[in-house]
Amino acid sequence: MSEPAAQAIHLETTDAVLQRFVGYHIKRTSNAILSDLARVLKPFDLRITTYSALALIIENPGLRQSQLAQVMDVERPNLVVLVDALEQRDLIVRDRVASDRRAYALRATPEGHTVYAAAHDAVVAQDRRLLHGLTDEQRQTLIDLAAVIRSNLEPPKP
Amino acid sequence: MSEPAAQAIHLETTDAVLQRFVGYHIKRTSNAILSDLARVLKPFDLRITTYSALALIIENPGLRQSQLAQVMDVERPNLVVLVDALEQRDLIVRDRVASDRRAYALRATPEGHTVYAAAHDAVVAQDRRLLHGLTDEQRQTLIDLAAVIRSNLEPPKP
DNA sequence: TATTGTTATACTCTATAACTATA
DNA sequence: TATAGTTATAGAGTATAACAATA
Repeated sequence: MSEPAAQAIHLETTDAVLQRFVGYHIKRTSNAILSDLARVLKPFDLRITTYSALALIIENPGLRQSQLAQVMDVERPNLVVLVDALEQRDLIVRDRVASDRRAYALRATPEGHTVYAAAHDAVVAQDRRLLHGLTDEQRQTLIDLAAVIRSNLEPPKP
Repeated sequence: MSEPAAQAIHLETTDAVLQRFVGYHIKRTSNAILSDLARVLKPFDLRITTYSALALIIENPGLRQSQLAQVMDVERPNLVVLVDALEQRDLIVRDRVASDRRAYALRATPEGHTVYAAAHDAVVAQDRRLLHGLTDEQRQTLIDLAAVIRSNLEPPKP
């Protein structure tokens, strides 16, 4: 018996507690966008992180791993496996830097450019889709309000 | 030598690629809020998930684990350890339900109410802090715009 | 037969320490 | 001595299968 009675709890209103906080709405929206984006990238055999890395390498040819890690805000050890994945699929190459033989310059292969172009189109389409019904001004308002929140949270480092 | 030259890459503008997408801003904001919230809850020895569970149990006394899992959108096996943590700290109890001896009714202890009251105040303060400089109308606008995005992403289930 | 809570398990993400080769 | 990349590892968070008790 899947009778929901016995305990008179209405699930639609159960989380009214958490709904009072702005962060709850932001988190839910972030999760929704991220899981949808993962779905969009799946046909290209890319995850969000590998897509991001590929995008940053293509837009910044010769980028080094440490720089990529810094921009993506991931630890260097975790970036290694991420770059490995892109290299093993021949989407990027690690070029030795002549002036500093410790470092690698990351560059996309022709195949990498091809895959990225197609994936990028899909991501742009997703961006348009999730903004459906919103004006350019509303889009900018959303980004601005989000930036205000982030700046309000910046100080408390120590 | 920590000379940043050799590769002329400006990190402030390196991620301009990803900044074009609204999801990037939402995700960064969500991460900022969540990590700050974790910091706010640390003094109470609560994590975000345990705080959420405690809040939902207090606002819905007698809630069952399966219902709590549904509302929190976590799998039942993962909720068990979460409820374990709250029970071991004597913040909640698992009461057997007379009408269905398979289920547990979750209730907060006096200690649970005390801890929650203090943690809740801190979370409310954080909510106010992150909204600093925004009007009530701007707060509502942000929530509404986020809701539009989520509704735009709902259909693609099949 | 189905459901509640549970155990065991596995897979991803993330974070830290320590190594190597170069500087 | 310090840095770039790497390895190994450990800790969260999350997901599925299968079990015991109960419906």
